[in-house]
Amino acid sequence: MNPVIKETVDRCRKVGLRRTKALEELIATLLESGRPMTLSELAASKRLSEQCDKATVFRLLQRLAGHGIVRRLGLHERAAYFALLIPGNHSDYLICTSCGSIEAIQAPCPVHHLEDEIREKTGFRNLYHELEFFGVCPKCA
Amino acid sequence: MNPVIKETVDRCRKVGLRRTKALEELIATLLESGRPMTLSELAASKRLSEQCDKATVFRLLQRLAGHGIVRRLGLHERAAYFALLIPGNHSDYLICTSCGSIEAIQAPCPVHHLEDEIREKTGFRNLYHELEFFGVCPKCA
DNA sequence: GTAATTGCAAATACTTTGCCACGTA
DNA sequence: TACGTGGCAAAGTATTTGCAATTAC
Repeated sequence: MNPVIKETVDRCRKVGLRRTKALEELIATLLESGRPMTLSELAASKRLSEQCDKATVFRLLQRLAGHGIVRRLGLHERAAYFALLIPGNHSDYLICTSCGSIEAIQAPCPVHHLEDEIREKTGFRNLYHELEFFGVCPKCA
Repeated sequence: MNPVIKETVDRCRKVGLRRTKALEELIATLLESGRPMTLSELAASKRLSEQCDKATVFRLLQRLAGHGIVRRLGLHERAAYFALLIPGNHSDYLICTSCGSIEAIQAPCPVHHLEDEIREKTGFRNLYHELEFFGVCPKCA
């Protein structure tokens, strides 16, 4: 099994979640997709549709988000997106406003410095950021 | 009347929209608030609640977004947010995850360079970005 | 006069919860 | 055994649309 899946499940165990089949499949699905997914996408995915109800996926995502293991993103669609948070890993996204494709950007994120500045100047705690680029991809143009 | 309102209404006229009372009030409301607002907030605002139906506000926002005069933002809430786009003006936002306050950041945005790079490397058209910082504000901490 | 715009109400879409059965620790 | 989890179905909230009446141009 993918070691990142194992690590992530272990993190779940540490915060008190139980190791269930649905939990493992959810994490594996999010990790394999490599991009944020909606609740509906997740619930309809091969691994999860045979495994459990949409409400279960919803509650799992909710718990995981509460423990900082996934993050909920608003990517302009009506539905919320969820992405796995992997320690030491930060992704920004490039989204096509025409076909809706979502791609993670690996380029070094230029925002950290401003983030530190904001932390100092405003006194905000637990600061993090979300950065998305929107445009029309070559295929759609 | 605020000259920015006038300019914005003029832009609307240029793209073929009719000058209605609701249009002016919507633009004035968004401008005065200085921050993105949800459809519900807008429809319930003083100027608009007496002026028109929520569906009208919705359709106005939709048209304005289609013409690049407002932008729809996903700020983690269940409801979508809408912000006025003023040429030559770009805002990023600082959002408290506890009380939900939203504040525009005026600091020079460090992302433009990366944006240019992405434009060149990927061939995306009409590229723009959205940057938000989330954290817990001093009041809530 | 004509086409865009509006109000009202109804239909959708996505999310969230209640309740009881079930499985993990 | 005990309490977190899961399924199913119902409720909640936000968005979107149909259609006839109205209004800007």
